[in-house]
Amino acid sequence: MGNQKLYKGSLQTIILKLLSENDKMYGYEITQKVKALTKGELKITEGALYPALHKLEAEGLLDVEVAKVDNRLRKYYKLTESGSKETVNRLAQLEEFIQTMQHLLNPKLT
Amino acid sequence: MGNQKLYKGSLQTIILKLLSENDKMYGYEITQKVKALTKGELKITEGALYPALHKLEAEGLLDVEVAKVDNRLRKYYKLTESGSKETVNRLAQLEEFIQTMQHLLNPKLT
DNA sequence: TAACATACCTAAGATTATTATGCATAAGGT
DNA sequence: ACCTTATGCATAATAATCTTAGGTATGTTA
Repeated sequence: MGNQKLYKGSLQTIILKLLSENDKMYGYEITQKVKALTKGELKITEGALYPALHKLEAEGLLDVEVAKVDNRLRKYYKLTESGSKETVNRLAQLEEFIQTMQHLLNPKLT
Repeated sequence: MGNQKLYKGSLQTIILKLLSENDKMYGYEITQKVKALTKGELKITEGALYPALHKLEAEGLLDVEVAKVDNRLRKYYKLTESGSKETVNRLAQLEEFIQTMQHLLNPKLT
């Protein structure tokens, strides 16, 4: 923790990446998945997540499908075709960014 | 290059890192150094840089020293003692963040 | 003399997150 | 019965951080 602010800008990419691996997911599931995958390092807040999902949907990168499970509402999101393409771009950019940062932190390597 | 928005939140750490290696630097020099080190990948805008420097100074992490070179003003910044300590923390957080992101992107490795 | 490089700065706007709420159902403990 | 925790959605006010677009000024180069 303490590095929470560093991931500013990468939330959308994280969402897209997860959806590229899981076909469909709902919001709450995404928060839990990220927490599990990062062993609690990264906690996505709902105030960030839901607006992000809505934005991705508005941009046509995600489709929504509402379901009712155990009498509780769930909104399943999945990648659209253009969402899949964009995911490739975003992931490439993120990898490139990480490379760039490592280059800055450790100029010797690389 | 498209990933410009990803580095949101890491500018201060980049500045601190550079100053930990160069004793003292001035603003313009920092922008050029980052551009060179990242081969043009990362371009720090002045609108982001100067406020960041002022903030780090206000937090007591940097000291300023004004100089005149070729009849032009230069403000040299250097790490204070607490700045050096904080640099260690920030760098550790950034490395941890990068690790976390790579873990998300590539769960197999690690 | 015009353009570009050097060198500083700030203000308006955009983006993206945190924090604090709110609503609602289910499950588990006391 | 009651309270807390978990599940599941959402938004609004605030904060942090950046981009864009300006401004000032000197030195160098075509």
